[in-house]
Amino acid sequence: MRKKTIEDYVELFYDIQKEKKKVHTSDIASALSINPASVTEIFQKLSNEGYINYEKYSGATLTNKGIRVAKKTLRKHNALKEFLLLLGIEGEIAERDACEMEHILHPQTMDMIIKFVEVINQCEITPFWLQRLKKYGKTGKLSRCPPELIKICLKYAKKT
Amino acid sequence: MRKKTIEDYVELFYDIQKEKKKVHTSDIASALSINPASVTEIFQKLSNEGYINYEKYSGATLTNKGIRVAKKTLRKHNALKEFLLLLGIEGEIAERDACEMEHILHPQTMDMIIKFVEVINQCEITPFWLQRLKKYGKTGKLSRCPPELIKICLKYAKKT
DNA sequence: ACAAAAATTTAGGCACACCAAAAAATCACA
DNA sequence: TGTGATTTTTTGGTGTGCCTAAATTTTTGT
Repeated sequence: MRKKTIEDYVELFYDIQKEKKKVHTSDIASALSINPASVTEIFQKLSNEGYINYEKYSGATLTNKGIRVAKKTLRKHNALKEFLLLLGIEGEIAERDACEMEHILHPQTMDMIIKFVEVINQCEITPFWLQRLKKYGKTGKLSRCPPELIKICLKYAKKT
Repeated sequence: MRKKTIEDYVELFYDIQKEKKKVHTSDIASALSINPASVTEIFQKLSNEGYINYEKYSGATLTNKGIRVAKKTLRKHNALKEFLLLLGIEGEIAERDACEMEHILHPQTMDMIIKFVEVINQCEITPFWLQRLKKYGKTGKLSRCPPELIKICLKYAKKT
């Protein structure tokens, strides 16, 4: 398993804090299936770096800095998941891959993927290439692009 | 920096082997800017796990298993880079992110991205959404989808 | 062919992320 | 309210990936 990043922890904190005022080591330990002793160390690190307020034995809460990072990460996560779902990836897998991708992508790439989702969603219909992709994914057969569509695209391409 | 995977090393091996019969610790050390002593340890591990043939002081070559993994990784890498370039990501960044993504994506996601690139490339013109995405990326302004295009997409959607 | 230079490996050490077991603090209920 | 159960932290230990310095092997130039 990949090493967990600060973003991972802070995101999880944010999620747990929605239901509970304070986050306890046991919450994280059970969520990640790791030893509570390890979580204590993580709490100490997150606290040192200013992401959480932590006092021994009494649980922890996100600082403003922590909340900021959590929200930013969540935005990335959601955009990536939406993107993957758009491509026709299964829910569980989209969730998993979004989680992996959110930590590694360059901001410019991230930005472009967000814009990509916006462009596709702003359209009231499923773009034709997406229809073709879905069919290709299911059947393994890749249909041709209809000439009338090509004509229109060419027309708009010239305009630009 | 992220921990290097076996795929990373094997891919690099493959690249170096194109020009040199044998790969030496110094090749990897300079390529990755790490200490030659560390590379010796990596060679031992790769050898133990059957990815390279290695004899002390005389360099190493990929085994068939190693070559298989390298080729598979390279295929993923190229597809991902092509995908990112398609979205309008800059070359250097596309290269970097492809390198990161190739190790983490679920096979189903990888497969869908390869198909995505195929669908877009098979078309002799730039799909309209991609034209819009490029413009959106540059100007920050998101144009609307022209009605005549919507009509055609709807028509083909019904056919399916 | 041999000594100096270069490349490679070994040895020993550090930092880190995890663990299990023991100690300490907190909680829960009789 | 006190004591046993539970949670949390401390302590000490492991494996890994990297490092530097020293030892060893190979290469190179005369």
